[in-house]
Amino acid sequence: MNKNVTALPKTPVPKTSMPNTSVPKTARGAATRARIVDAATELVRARGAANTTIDAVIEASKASKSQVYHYFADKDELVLAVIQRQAECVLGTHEGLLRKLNSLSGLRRWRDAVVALTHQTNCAGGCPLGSLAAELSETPRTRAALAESFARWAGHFEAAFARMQSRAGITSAGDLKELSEAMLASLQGGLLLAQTLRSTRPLELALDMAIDHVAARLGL
Amino acid sequence: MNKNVTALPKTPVPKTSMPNTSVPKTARGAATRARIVDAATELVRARGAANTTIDAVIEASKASKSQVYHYFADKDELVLAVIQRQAECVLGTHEGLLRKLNSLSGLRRWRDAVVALTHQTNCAGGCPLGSLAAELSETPRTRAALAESFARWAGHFEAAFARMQSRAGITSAGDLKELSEAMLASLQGGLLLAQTLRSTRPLELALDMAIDHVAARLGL
DNA sequence: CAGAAACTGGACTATTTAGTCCAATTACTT
DNA sequence: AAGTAATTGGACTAAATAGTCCAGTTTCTG
Repeated sequence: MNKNVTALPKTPVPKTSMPNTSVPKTARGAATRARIVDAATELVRARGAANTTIDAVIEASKASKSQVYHYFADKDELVLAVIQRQAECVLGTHEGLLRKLNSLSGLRRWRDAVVALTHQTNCAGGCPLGSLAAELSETPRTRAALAESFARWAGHFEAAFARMQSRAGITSAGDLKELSEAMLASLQGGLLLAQTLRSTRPLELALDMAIDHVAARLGL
Repeated sequence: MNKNVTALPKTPVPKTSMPNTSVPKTARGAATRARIVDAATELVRARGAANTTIDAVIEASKASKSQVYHYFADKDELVLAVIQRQAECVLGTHEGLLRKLNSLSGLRRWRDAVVALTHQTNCAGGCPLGSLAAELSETPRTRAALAESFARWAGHFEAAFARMQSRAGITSAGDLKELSEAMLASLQGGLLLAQTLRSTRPLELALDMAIDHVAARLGL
């Protein structure tokens, strides 16, 4: 996609200066753009980015081709918007679950919620962000967006661990950032295995292991 | 792919009875088939299954279209062969590393080897099997093949843990199968984060956590 | 209200892609 | 060596796909 090999471009302006992409300037335009991104996000979640065609997005969003290319320079830009949309959604959910968390039992309730959510979908789909990461981590721009999302996700864990720590009156145990990365890795690995093995067990085992690890490092 | 909607098929024989796929019957044919699978495996590893075209496989393997369709009914069958080939490769490597492992320090050396291997490739690509799992776990046949591969991988861990246990003279501690699934989840999650964040740190943290967990459960 | 700007519909193009087909070649069997 | 089976080359097709283009419509702004 986007293979423009034409010689002698009129003006070799850097990509950032004059994108042929429009930011919506009216409420109607914003709604159209949102409809497109929402439809694309759902399709990408179900079939992956490479297997999602612009035509399918058009059909699902009831938009027209010119609308898609009015708001997005090319498919890559749409995919980037999908990543951001999906990150918003996943991080929103987890931030909601983690926001008030300040104890080991709260962490265990979070674990139960994640397992229940996974069970509800028969372990299908895995983590929407994790799947995107596996597919799009070799492309610089998408990789960067996903890396930032994972970092923010880890930040939510870190904040929760800090609350657990201060509530228990502990000054400083292990490195909280390291703990949060290990937790996120367990979650991602557990979800991937759950998806492939169609069982929540690996997810449960991975999360329980990570929780034990957090408890030990935090001295709880 | 493979959307045959023609009415009135000559004989509605079940797929398993008369595949239009040939098993190579000569050494030359076997070599051709192997060349095709090898080339396809490399391309799929680098770009994913959906982004690998038959034409690219043909070019890389120096085969012709009729050769590909002589040995594989369609692209899906080729992808299935790629999964098996990749599983062979990954499991072969890890079985080699795990075969004689019978101590905690051996497990730590395995960890160091995995981290070093990941570092060597700048964390690019992630786990070849994990990436395939993320992409192909929603398709029954490919999911089954990947699930079986993961199960065998976990089996190698389990066997190593059993050797560690018996060598230390411990009768029975935790469920070794559970330990091996947690270890595999840590490995997969760690590799995914390493790939996206372009750092071996999450991998190191996830594996160290899992090793501590194994040591604790095995009473070592 | 009038002109400008934003937005929309959808036909059209150029490529790419999976898959078919058959004639030609090479290997195996007796 | 002849005949049969396996293998190979590559042209061809039909469908899918990303992206272009422009004329028409709606919304905004002075």
